[in-house]
Amino acid sequence: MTPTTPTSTAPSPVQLMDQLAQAAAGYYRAFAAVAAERGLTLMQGKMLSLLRRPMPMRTLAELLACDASNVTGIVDRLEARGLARREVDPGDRRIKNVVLTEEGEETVRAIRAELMSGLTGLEQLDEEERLTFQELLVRVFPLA
Amino acid sequence: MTPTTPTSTAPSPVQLMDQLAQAAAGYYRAFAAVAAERGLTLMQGKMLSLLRRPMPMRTLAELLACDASNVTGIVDRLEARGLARREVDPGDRRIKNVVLTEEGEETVRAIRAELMSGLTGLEQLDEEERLTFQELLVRVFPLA
DNA sequence: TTCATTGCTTGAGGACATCAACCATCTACC
DNA sequence: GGTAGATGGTTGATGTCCTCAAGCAATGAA
Repeated sequence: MTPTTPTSTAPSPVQLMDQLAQAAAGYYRAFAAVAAERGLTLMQGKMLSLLRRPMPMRTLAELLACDASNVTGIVDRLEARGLARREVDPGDRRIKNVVLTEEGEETVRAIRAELMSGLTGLEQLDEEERLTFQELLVRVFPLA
Repeated sequence: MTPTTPTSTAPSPVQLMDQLAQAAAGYYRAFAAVAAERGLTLMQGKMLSLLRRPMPMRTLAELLACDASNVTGIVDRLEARGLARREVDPGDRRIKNVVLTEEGEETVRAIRAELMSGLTGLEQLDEEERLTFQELLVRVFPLA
C-alpha cells in the first residue's frame, strides 16, 4: 500500500524514478506534438535538432542511439522535404555530411521556440533554481 | 557564439531545455536497454510498467498517448508472450481490462529493479535533494 | 598491391503510428 | 420496448522506424 505522501515529504528514490518517467514522457509528448504540427515525426524532429551543425551520418547514428541504416531512411525523408541535404566530405569521400537547408534551419528555430514556449515552467525558474536543476539532472544522467 | 559557461553559472532557460532533452533521452535509452534484455520493446515495457494495476485498453491508450488501435497490437504481443491477458469487465462488457500474469508481474519487478540500479545517481541524492528535484520536475511538467 | 577497416546503402521482417471503417455494447430518449 | 447516438475495441491499409545481414565504395596500413 503506497502511503499517502504529503507533498512536503521527500520522495523515495523509487518514487523519484517514477517522477522521472513522467517527466521524460511529458517532454517527448511536447516535442512530438510540436514536430507533428510541421508534419514531422519524433525522430525527424530529433535529427533536425541535432543538425544545428553539419554532421556525418555515422555521428548522427551514435547521437540518436540507432543503427546507421536507420539514419539513411530518416535523412532520405528530410532530404525529400527539402529540409536537409547530403554533402560528400572533401577530406574523406566515404563520409556524407548532413547539412540543413535554409528551410531546415528555419524549422529548427520554430520547433525550439515553440517547445520552449510550451514549457512555461522553465521560464518561471529563477537563476538559482535553474542551476540546481541542471546539477541534479547531470548527476542523475551523467555524460551523454 | 556560445560563451564558455563555467559549471558554476546558471544555465539559461534554453540551455536548461537542452539539458532536459539530454536527460529524457538518457532515461529512455536506459529504459529501452533494460526492456531489450528481456526481448521487449520500449512500448511493451512502458505498458507493462503501467499495468501495476489492471486497466481498460482505453485508459492505456490515453496514458501512452497513442491510438486505441495501437494498444490492441501491443497487448496482443504481451498476451502471446504470456505476460498479460484480457478480461472482460463484468460491469460493462465492451470494456476489456488488461491484467498482468504472474510472469508479467515478475518482469515488471525485474525491469524496475534493474532500471533503478542503473540510475546510480538517484540513490546518491539525499532526502532534501530528492524533494527539490521532485518539486522542480513537477513545476516544469505539471500534472500528467 | 592486397587486405582489413570504415561509412553508407539496401533488403527483409517485425513493431508502432495514424486513419478510416466496422462490430458489439451501453445509454438516452421517445 | 425500440431506436439513435455514443463508447470500447478490433481490423486493414499505409508509412515510419527498428534490427540485422549483406553489400559497395573509399580509406589506410602492411
